[in-house]
Amino acid sequence: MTTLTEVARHAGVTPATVSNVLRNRGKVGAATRERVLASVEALGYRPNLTARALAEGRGPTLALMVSSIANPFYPEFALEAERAARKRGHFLLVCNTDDDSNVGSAYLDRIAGTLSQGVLVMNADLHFDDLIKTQRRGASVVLCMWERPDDPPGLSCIAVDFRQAGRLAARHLLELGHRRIGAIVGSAPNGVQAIRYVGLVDALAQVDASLPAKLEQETRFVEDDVEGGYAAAMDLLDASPDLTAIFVSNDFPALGVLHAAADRGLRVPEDLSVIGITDIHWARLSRPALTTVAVPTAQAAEMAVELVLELIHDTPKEPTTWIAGEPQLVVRKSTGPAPSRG
Amino acid sequence: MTTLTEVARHAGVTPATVSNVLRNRGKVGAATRERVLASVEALGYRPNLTARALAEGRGPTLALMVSSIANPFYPEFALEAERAARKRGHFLLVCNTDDDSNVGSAYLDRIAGTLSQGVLVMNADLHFDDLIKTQRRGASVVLCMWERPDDPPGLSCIAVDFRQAGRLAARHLLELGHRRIGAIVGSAPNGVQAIRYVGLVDALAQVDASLPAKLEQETRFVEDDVEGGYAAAMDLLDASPDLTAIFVSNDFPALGVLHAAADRGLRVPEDLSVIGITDIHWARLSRPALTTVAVPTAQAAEMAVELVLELIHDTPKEPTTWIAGEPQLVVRKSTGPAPSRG
DNA sequence: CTGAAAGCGCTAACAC
DNA sequence: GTGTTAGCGCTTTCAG
Repeated sequence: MTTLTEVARHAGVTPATVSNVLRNRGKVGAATRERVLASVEALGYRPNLTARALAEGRGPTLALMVSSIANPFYPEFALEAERAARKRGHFLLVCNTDDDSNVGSAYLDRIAGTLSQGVLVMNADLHFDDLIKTQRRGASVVLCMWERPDDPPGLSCIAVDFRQAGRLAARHLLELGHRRIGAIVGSAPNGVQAIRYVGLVDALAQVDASLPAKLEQETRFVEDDVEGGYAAAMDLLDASPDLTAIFVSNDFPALGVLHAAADRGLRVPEDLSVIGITDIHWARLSRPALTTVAVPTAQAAEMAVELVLELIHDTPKEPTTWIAGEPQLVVRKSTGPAPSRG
Repeated sequence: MTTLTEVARHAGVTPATVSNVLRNRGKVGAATRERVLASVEALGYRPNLTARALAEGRGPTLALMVSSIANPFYPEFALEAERAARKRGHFLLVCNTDDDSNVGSAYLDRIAGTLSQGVLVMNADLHFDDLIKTQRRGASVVLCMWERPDDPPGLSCIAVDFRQAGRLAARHLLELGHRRIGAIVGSAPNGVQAIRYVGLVDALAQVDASLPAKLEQETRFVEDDVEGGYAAAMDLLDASPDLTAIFVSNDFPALGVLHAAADRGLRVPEDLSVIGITDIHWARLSRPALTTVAVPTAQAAEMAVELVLELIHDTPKEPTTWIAGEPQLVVRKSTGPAPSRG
């Protein structure tokens, strides 16, 4: 491996000058500059990023903490995050916590502050304490998809207004004439996705103050996956066969609801409308294609990278919250007018 | 940040001793050992991985090159690769090439040999030359899913017998009585997935020597995604409405075929059987659930990590090929007996 | 068994 | 403008 020093020797200058040429730092004479560049070329020199990181006190990698990169929403985010990082000369380390906070903890313990100066947090199964501790070690951390812009956490974050997403989904259903609406939420009643449900309640109350109370019987809090949505829909449809629409707080369980409807012989959207939130790639590929509320994933990823880099540059005393763009309704084929009941 | 030296001072020993304790190197007296550990604990010391990497001459990160981590097969592989790496004290850098060989090239140029001593290659849009060059720079590279165990490339790789996968898929169709079989291949005729098609031809020829010739008219080479499969199926079904089964070289396009069948009013599997290869997570979630030939993804990922680590340890003159386990038929709901035509 | 010393490859003051 | 000099934090001979 060729080193900076070798290039310097080859060009007849000192390492410092080569470094200056490469970083466009300091002022270097055009002549020496050319000479150095020629040597770099001739020797096929490439800077050693590890050495540079050590000297600069911070490396070029960002850590992305997810519960499992195979969880289908994360790759879409990771792709954008990696691109954003790359555009800024950084690299992305993918850290699966395997839904185990100990693994997450250990990860932070090992890499934060040395290998990665910046940590992007996507999943919830990390203890807040660990993140705070991580910050004290000198790393910057940003929560990538905080669901409540109005209620910032104690950490820097990119916030997306999921309450509004819930409202948009609900209004769409309401405008189609649905009043018998069930809800499936992909988290615990006090979990992350609960705020989307609050959005639903908002919209319902606006139309008819009595609706939210009824809704409670027709809500299920479940695992945030296809199977969870399937089971909840079956259950809901058993309990309330007259539902004409199901609001689902996330696209995966919504896909499960589509399956449940099919297995029950219910036509979507003629007999039952289904709406999700997020607009994952697969939403457009389901049968029928899923109507959903798109969330600005790519933008959030880019903002997260930008914010964490800024925080690394200089860490403010107070956590920073950046708010990503508004959710957008995406009408596809899984929602339609409420059937008129004989 | 606490450093090794600080720990040493605190414990009243030299940095070397602390290092020895931490790495379980050399022999350290039980007493000093205790003292050092106590100091590590007291100061909350964590080794600086960057410094260690520089001193050791190789870092703890492995690079995973993919065209796009959002391409749904990769995350499943990446998850396993990350786990395997983590188990061995390493970290995984995800590098998207964005289907652009220049991006891939630049990636290798920047990180290989310094940030990452090991490179796992999943995608094909990297020039072989670049990989060879990468090796000369001191990095180890392994191709993660080479499709032809019998025909090793010029690089170390994990091979999976995709020809056999093709055979298994074909035999399943044949055993169900299908003779009018169409094929959809998710790559160019001379592309990566072509060998799966060869497996199909093998099996067909074994049953009836005249079958392969007919098959040629009923084969489409397309983009390796849902849309590609959809369009090809539509085309195929137009050209040969009497097909009773479609062999698809990959699960994504197979999912598209399912959609095409639905849009044509064809019942699967009553009217048309569909089989894929790979067994991605979504295969079990389609309607009907996709019959497919499972490929040992997790095993290949683990082997790839192990091999690359071994190659880093000491690089043999000749490339190494490790062969992963056999593909396995997974029968679900998209295949059934060939309909008897009136 | 423990200490001293050199060095990994690069950057960043500060001189010249 | 360019060279000199110290490190960054750790590992690793080699002495003692």
